[in-house]
Amino acid sequence: MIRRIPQQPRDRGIPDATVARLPLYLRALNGLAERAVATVSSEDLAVAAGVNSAKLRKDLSHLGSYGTRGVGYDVQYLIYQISRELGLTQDWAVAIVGVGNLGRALANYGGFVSRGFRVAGLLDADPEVVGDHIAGLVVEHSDELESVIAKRGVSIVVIATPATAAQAVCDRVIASGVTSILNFAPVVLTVPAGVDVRKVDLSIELQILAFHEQRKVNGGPVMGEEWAGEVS
Amino acid sequence: MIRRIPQQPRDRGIPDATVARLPLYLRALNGLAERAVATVSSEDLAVAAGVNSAKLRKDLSHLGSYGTRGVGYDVQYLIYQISRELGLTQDWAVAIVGVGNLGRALANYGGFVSRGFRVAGLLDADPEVVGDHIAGLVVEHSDELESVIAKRGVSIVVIATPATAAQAVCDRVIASGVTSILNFAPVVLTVPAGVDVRKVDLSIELQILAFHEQRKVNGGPVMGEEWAGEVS
DNA sequence: TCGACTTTGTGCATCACTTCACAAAGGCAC
DNA sequence: GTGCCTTTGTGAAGTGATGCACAAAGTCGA
Ligand SMILES: NC(=O)c1ccc[n+]([C@@H]2O[C@H](COP(=O)([O-])OP(=O)(O)OC[C@H]3O[C@@H](n4cnc5c(N)ncnc54)[C@H](O)[C@@H]3O)[C@@H](O)[C@H]2O)c1
Ligand SMILES: NC(=O)c1ccc[n+]([C@@H]2O[C@H](COP(=O)([O-])OP(=O)(O)OC[C@H]3O[C@@H](n4cnc5c(N)ncnc54)[C@H](O)[C@@H]3O)[C@@H](O)[C@H]2O)c1
Repeated sequence: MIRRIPQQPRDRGIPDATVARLPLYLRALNGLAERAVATVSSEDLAVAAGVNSAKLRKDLSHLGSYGTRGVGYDVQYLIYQISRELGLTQDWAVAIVGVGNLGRALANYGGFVSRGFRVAGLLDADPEVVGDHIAGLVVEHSDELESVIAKRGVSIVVIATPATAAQAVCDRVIASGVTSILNFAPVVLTVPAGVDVRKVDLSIELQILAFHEQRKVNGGPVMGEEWAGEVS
Repeated sequence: MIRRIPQQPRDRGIPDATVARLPLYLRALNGLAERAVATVSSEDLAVAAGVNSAKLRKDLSHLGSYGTRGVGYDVQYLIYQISRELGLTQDWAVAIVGVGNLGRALANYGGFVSRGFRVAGLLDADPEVVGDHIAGLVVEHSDELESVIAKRGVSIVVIATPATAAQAVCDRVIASGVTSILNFAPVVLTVPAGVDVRKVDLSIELQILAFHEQRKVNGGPVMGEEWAGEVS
């Protein structure tokens, strides 16, 4: 008989692909709740979220059996369950490092707060920027990074500095105990195991669009052009 | 003596997952090129791009056979091939609709131009905003959307309006013949077949981070009620 | 109470992507 | 040339996600 060593609390193993869609369902459900809809079928919710209904049902089945056959899902109850699963029933303190064009836009973004994310700190290296009042906060100097993270219980950090500064900021943030990072700088961050980094890269999205656009227009990459560079 | 000329990729079916990584490789290659590196092995390039080397080789093999066994890949040549495949050897006119916090940040973003994307129009519905000078452009009224798209050959549109306006803008844009849209509004856009929509949603990224963060802290959602930790 | 009807939850086949592992290709030293 | 060494390109196996199709579960009207 093989005895399995009881590891961590047995991961309920929600697939990453499912986790990535839960916020989408949540958004659709909130839309329904605003319109005072009490229950919704997987078919309708799937349409609202832009996915296949079988996929939606399988996704939800990973959380538990929260539907009623013949009826559908209770909107409020499902909102609660998904929120709980995503950890949105608690408050997350977020710090934004790099208060330039993008950092300011993020700081002013209302979609943050509405989901349990509280901007608890804005940090920048530029003395010109430090002291600015943005969205009710005062920009602090990035020298204070460690103390801001520690004092305000920051657990998620958004990096919006130039690419050149991103890895250094990342290292300091991790040294301060943060293990969740959202990176907007166009650079691959190197982090130790156990740290989650998600990246948002506008440039990559545009390039993917360009790839498909090119194929629509002329069926593929520009043909017939010879390589003009040196190949040795 | 027959000289083997690298073929044009005849396989029209480059996997989406591969396409999504090509910009990553391109960025890594540009970094190498700046440091005057002439050739690079799949192993080194994979590290720079943050992927597995076998995956990188398979990805590149979809474009053609551009490496040299025993040596690696010529950096400049590979930059050219990937650029061509992504359609970056041509110039793409981009319009940004919705010049608020985010739209301004995008308009000022240098990473646009450096990859063959030219901001050809800024549009907003707010008369207060129309006429502003941003990044060398004048904000035009969104009534001009159709004519701006037609006159300036816009083929990619970035939507940065509030969620409530996004679908309406989307519809008009598509009616004008645009088939590539990058959407920042937190809403599922409904589009006809043949139109590509990519979305960037900060809120979703944060929620995914929160999910994982929650599991690190206490092993799962708060109030772990159904603890059916069945051990076989 | 019962039967018709609706909708969930899921087994299963399939598809897409990843990773391994290695033969073949090519450079290079002599 | 010849043989050694490095690295590519790719079959094949592995892993995970997707979507179909349907039995089971539950509602609701009569
Ligand atoms: N603006 C966009 O639309 C956009 C889009 C995609 C990606 N990005 C990326 O996001 C990042 C920020 O873009 P941006 O347009 O806001 O640039 P920006 O130059 O306007 O702002 C960068 C800010 O970071 C600060 N900074 C520099 N080094 C720092 C450090 N070590 N610690 C703390 N702060 C530091 C600077 O003082 C500046 O205020 C860049 O990496 C950019 O490539 C921007
Ligand atoms: N700011 C962020 O960091 C951020 C992050 C993620 C997502 N978003 C989303 O991006 C969008 C824009 O965010 P923002 O912070 O810039 O909002 P914002 O309110 O600052 O800007 C929106 C702009 O769109 C304009 N607009 C409204 N209706 C329009 C129409 N029909 N046609 C053209 N323009 C119109 C408004 O006049 C305004 O200038 C929102 O949907 C928001 O949810 C923003």
